[in-house]
Amino acid sequence: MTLTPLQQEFVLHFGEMGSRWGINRTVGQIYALLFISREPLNADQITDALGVSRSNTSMGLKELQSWKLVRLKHFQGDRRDYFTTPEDLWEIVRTLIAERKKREIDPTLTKLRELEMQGPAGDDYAEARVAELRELIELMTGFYDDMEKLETERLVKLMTLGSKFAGLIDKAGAVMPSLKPRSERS
Amino acid sequence: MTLTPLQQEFVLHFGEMGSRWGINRTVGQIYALLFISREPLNADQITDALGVSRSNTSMGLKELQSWKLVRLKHFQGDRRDYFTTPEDLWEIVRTLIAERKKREIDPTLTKLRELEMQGPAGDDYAEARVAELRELIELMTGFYDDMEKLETERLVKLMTLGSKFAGLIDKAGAVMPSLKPRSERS
DNA sequence: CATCAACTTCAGAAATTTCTGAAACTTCTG
DNA sequence: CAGAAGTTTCAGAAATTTCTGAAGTTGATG
Repeated sequence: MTLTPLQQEFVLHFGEMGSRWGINRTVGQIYALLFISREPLNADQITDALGVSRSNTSMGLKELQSWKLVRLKHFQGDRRDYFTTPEDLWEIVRTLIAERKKREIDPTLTKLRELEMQGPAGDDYAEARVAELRELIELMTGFYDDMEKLETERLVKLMTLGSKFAGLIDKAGAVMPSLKPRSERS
Repeated sequence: MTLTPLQQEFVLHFGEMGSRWGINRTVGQIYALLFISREPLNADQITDALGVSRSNTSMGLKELQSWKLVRLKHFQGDRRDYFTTPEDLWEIVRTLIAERKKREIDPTLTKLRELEMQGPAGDDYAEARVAELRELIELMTGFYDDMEKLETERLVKLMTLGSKFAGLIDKAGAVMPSLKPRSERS
């Protein structure tokens, strides 16, 4: 299996970006390859197209499955596993955000709550900052949970409108007091 | 300089999370330490508090400066550099998102546009996916640019309201056609 | 202008992550 | 149930990243 120049370049780019995205090169390449392939691919095809070892492909696919970023498919009379990415990009974005939240944010939120539980620690400033950070994360993840629930169509509309609805915001709801900018606090 | 148990645990957690956030342990620890310290700290204080080498601290601070996550401060009659994080958490969030966008998204957007420039590559599906991905990223970064412009107070209001304003969305503006879910296309 | 304090750079050591080939496991087939 | 096909696991090799101590740079001071 030979890749077209477009495919080749796309795959290599995702490989290079991998480290910035918190995945390794092979994982990035596998994902990129599946993303631009119309048909599902099996592990041998991937191994061949990327020029990596079969075991590396296996581990990469395992990692992508743990991220829920690839989908398993089977064909009649063929017992090999075939892999694809979802057609719908929005589904991919949702998965990506959910998984990143789970890995990059949730553990910290848990830790911050733990630290607050431990009670007064003789350092007012540190305690206040921990609380402030926890509140911020809670506000943001709460907002994310709300957005998550919107159907894609509304989400796209919202994004297309951008800040045009900013005027509407002022018309309803109260501000969470502790998160106002310091300068505006009473 | 000895850390309180709260400070210690907070710092170690940020160190551990560092790798998931795309920074190294020391950088995570330095940031955490500055974050919960009321007063600015100099490199020697940081070195001492974290138990790392002076040169490691220097490189970590340099990295944090490249992220624009720390602020330099000087005191009368003391020529050492002191560092702090901004008081305002929202400012930190904005910086973080802007820098992550710059490092994790912009290079890919550039690459996708390049690939499209290169013209027909004899693989319709791959080309379509590249275009679709570019459109999605443009929509999302465009939305981000809009949100970026909102004052913090409105942003907080928006987040607090969550999806409550979803009903308002439908009342204005057209949907960007190519980004509707596949199932809804004409 | 020699010295000192503060900071940075850098080559190599240490640690960590990624990748490979071989072996092991699992499931299907005749 | 023996063998084949497909996949996973894993110990160690290779590559990469992080960290350190020593040397280097900068600029202020007496």
